Amino acid sequence: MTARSPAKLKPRKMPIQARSQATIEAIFEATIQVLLQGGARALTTNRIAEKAGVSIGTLYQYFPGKEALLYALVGRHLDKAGEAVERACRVHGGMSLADCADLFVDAYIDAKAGDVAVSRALYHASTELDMQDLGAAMLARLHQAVRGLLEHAHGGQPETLDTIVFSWVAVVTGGTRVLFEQDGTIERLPAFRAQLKLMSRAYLDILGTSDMRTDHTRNGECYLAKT
Amino acid sequence: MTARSPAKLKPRKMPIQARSQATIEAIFEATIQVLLQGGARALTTNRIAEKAGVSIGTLYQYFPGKEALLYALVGRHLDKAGEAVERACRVHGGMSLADCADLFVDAYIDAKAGDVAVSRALYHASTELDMQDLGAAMLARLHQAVRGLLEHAHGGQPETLDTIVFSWVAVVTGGTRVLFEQDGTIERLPAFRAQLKLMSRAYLDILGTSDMRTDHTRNGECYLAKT
Amino acid sequence: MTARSPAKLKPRKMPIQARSQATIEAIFEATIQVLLQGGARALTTNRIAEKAGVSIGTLYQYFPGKEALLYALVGRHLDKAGEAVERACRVHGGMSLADCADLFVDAYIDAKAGDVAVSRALYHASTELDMQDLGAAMLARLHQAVRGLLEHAHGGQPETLDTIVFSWVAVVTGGTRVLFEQDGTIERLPAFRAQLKLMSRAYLDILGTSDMRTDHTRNGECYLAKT
Amino acid sequence: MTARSPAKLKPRKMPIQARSQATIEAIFEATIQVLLQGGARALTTNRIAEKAGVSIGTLYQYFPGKEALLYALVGRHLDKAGEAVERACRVHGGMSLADCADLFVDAYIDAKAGDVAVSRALYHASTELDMQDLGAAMLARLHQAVRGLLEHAHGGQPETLDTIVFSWVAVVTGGTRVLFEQDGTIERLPAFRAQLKLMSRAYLDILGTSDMRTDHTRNGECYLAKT
DNA sequence: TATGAATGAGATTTCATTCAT
DNA sequence: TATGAATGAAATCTCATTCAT
Repeated sequence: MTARSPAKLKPRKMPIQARSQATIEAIFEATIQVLLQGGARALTTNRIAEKAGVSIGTLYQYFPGKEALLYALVGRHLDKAGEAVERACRVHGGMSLADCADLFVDAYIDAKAGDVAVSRALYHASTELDMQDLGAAMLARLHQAVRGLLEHAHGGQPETLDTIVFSWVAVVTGGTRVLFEQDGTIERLPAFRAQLKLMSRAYLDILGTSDMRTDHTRNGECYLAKT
Repeated sequence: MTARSPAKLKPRKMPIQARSQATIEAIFEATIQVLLQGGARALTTNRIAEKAGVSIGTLYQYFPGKEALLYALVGRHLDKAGEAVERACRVHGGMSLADCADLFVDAYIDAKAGDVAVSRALYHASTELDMQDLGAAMLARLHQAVRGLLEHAHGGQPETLDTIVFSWVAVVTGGTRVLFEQDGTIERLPAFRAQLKLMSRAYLDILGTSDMRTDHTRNGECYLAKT
Repeated sequence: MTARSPAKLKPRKMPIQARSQATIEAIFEATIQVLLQGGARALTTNRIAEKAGVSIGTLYQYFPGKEALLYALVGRHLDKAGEAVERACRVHGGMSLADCADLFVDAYIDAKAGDVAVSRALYHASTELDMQDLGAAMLARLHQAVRGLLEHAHGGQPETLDTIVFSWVAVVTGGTRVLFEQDGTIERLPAFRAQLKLMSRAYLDILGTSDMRTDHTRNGECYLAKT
Repeated sequence: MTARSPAKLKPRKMPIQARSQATIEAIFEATIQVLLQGGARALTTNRIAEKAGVSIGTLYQYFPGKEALLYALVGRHLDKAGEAVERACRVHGGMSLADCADLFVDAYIDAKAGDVAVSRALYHASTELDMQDLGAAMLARLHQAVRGLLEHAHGGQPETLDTIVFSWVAVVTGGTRVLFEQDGTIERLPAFRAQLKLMSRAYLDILGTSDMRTDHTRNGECYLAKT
């Protein structure tokens, strides 16, 4: 996690004894449980401590407040997802754009889908707080990873490439989020995943076949000749 | 507002008199102001009433509670956006798929971009409450509008079409949301808009050229031959 | 009260209805009662509210916190005492120094002795908080009053006079405080008052008979010829 | 330490080993540091232990509680000051009253002024707790010392002498305290010291020249003929 | 209808102290 | 003896909501 945490959000103490590690783990787990069962409204430090089987005081030994706890938890989850995507993106031999498309879409959705329920719960919790920076860090991370992925597959200008990567990442992450956030749409995930790949391939393809060296937009207006 | 509101969330009275209308308007406006200035944390009913220049008692004359107030406000905003998109989508003569793509992307982003700050503020506020149904209603509405848009432009199976529409809508709304939610990414909106159109056209195009009568996915697995 | 209060110490709301005044009065009264019965340790906002017969929420409508409440209460008491002393000191016709001595000592002790118990309670409570400025304001006020009292009775240099006034005020207020703070010494007050007058007269006298135009100290060392 | 300590306030064990002594010393020192840095509000046992470089458990090995720790620390400081004054007062050959006055004032202020900051810090800390008895003990001690000082210098009735001594001690200690407690008045200490001597001499002198065998007050009313 | 004083459940957080290791 | 993780009672403070005027 590269984002710098304001003082209020930094964990309080580095556990020395092994017991501490278990306690922190229990608190994290309990937080997720509470979130899953009662939603963001039910997420109180007392409930977390109770569910974790520790006293409220113990919770505050490790985190200066609820926000810090959530910050750490969300950060950890995002880190995991970010790492997974990065790992996947590093294995880029001579891949076609279509393969790149599939690779990123699969890597991202798999990272999120690992535990759909937890992802959903954390999505909701994180908007409660000011976790802009975590989201921004994640976005930046994905951007780098995807940039590395595409750099080898085409030869566009850096600036253009950035716009493409940014847009693609936004679309993949944002689109996936819609599915996770709505009740009852998660069953559409397989179909959505396929369509997302299709869309990504089509997008990258069209960028690749046309001259990538030229920007397809002028003043933010698209002028690519319609097929 | 198409979403059914639970009893607790319905406005308390149908204001007919102009004075009432003005009061409600003031309350809505104040809510947005408070949200913009202090964020979701500062959004208290007392503060809203104060900023609106009415007493807390008056506020409760018009809304049974805080949630109802927010529900109504967010609903109104979504309604406006939904209507705008619907209106745009109704004007579909013999449009090409590419034109459809541009049409929807522009309609949606324009609807949101009308007041970026307010949209952002309400995004945040809405996650505080349980407004799943508002989001779902919006999604359904957009789905219908986009479905109507595409039905004329191609002749696929209804089921396949639904998947396409769902995915496209998710990607456009979700992707746009990423821009709105992050600090400092809104300046990328013009470029993003162009890329989103490009992507949408490419997506719809590839679906149109291949046989839309067959589903490109089987068991959620994409099998479209890679170009 | 001339001292500027930091934001955290300012009362929260100016009561509009008459009911409010009564509530505030009740809270002040309850604060004193709790202080008298349980000491500074027992002084909690909940206890105060309970004793005042109002809810804890009501207390916080008027004061942003315990400190602010105490600040206001102590300020009010000091104000009363300060005013009493000022009033007394204004009546200075052609008084002798001895009369001046008696006047100030009596005025100050009378102001404090009005309600010994309350004074003691507030002395203790005020050290809990950071009320330096209230004490400083009181001291400054007394200084002015006493300065006015003595200016007419002698003709020393302003600077010398300030030192004298400062020392005398310190001795009278500090000495009195010792009596009030200790358990079981309050019965000595009459005798102490007499001695304090004696001492004050002797002090002012000796300053008056010697040349007030010269400073009796040099480098902080006293060089007044011993009688 | 002459004051009797309630069971709860007695140090837990008599440390004989040098290591223990060092630990206790470190705890005392840390307490003062914390007090100086963060004030009474920041004075927590955990912080003290941390600053002292020992574990919280160790702190509780040596003191049964926070109060006991402070009690011991304040007691030690008062003891030092008391001893210093006593020592000074014992050296009374055939001293004049004026010399006595100077002696006590200097002895007391010097004892306090040794470390102004520490004195101030402990002043504040001591009001947090119930340390009436320490203050009373100190007062009694000073009373004895000053009584011994004055007994040789005049031949008044014991009862009258007690009143004089009590008043003088109150005035010297209380007056000095005013300077120490207020921010920014400590620079006036040299001038104040001189004035306090002046006042003390004048006071003792006037008592000495008039018939000390008679009480100058009757029913608490002063009737000493004004010079 | 409008007002705003009052409510109080409940959330956050602290910190003196204990006790298993 | 030393350690430090754990405790939990208790304090502070908020804010949605009610209701007498």
